[in-house]
Amino acid sequence: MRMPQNKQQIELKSQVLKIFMEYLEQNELRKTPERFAILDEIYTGKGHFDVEQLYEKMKERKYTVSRATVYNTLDLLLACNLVIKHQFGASQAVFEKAHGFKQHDHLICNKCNNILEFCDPRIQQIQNMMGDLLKFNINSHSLYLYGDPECNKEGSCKTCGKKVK
Amino acid sequence: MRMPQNKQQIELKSQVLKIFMEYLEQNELRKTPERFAILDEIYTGKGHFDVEQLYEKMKERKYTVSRATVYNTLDLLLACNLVIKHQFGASQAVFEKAHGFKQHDHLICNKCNNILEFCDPRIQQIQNMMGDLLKFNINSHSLYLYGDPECNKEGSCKTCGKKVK
DNA sequence: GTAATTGCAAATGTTTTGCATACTG
DNA sequence: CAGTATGCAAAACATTTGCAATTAC
Repeated sequence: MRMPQNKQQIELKSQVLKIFMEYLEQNELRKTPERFAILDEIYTGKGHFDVEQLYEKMKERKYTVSRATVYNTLDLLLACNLVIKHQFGASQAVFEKAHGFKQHDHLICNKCNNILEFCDPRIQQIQNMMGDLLKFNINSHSLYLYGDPECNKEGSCKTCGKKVK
Repeated sequence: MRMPQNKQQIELKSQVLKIFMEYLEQNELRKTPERFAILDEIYTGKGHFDVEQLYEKMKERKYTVSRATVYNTLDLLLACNLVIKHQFGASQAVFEKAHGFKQHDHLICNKCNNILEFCDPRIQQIQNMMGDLLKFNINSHSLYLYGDPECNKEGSCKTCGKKVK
């Protein structure tokens, strides 16, 4: 069951498609249906996802792809900045779409691993200053805040609804 | 070949030993020689290390420990805040000692994976503000900057000395 | 003595790789 | 058609787990 697409989503998808096409052409890579199906699936969904979730979603589509192709395509999309890769915990990587959304960082709930997003211009300032100071051209950063949600008196978590000890 | 220990290092080691002892006692855990040997090795070395490096260093000591014990002990040292765990890239975790050193964040060289440290009070401010705003008690953060070293005209990297394309 | 800890090896889970087949350009 | 991309399975890798032997308390 596919969600009906609104104008904005169609517009966004055509933009990212163009970017991906240009990237593939410039690098003399093939325009395979699997690659486009994966890109479309990513920009159809919302929020963060891991490789397994993406693989499962692809199964529900006409193009069932192998895990290897998912990894391969994600590498390409990383290279042309259409997705961002996160390594929140130890285990598997988490991805999110990167085009058409403003830069943001993440707060991860210690209780339920829920991910909240926030923006703060000071991070850019720190990045610029440290680049100057340490003589580096900083081209990316990752900032994760970890914490426990403030709880109401009944002892359940406001954010994730789970009981907190 | 063990480095001669100076006063400060002896002082630091006795502090962390005390903290670890107390932690073990309070949690009714055993004081095994392996655990103390690992703690000592960590606070003898400097900089960042991964599990494999620590495992190899232990081999050179009187206590050759199994990898399982290294992982187990690192978990304990994490729990009592004597080491910090980093997940810079995708693969294996990187650790560093945490007691007696001021809070800092990390800049990772894209060319050679060398790690530089820096401090900036604004990170604490961001942490406090976002905690308030999103109703979370933030208890930790990780900020990693990634970048390429500015290079001299000969094309070698100032920081890591490696040739840069 | 008894339960926790160790070491080893096997298991796990994620990501990568090799190779035969399929398909893009 | 030539060579790249795919799919599958096996390999690689860090980390975790199960279990018998050992050891702290």
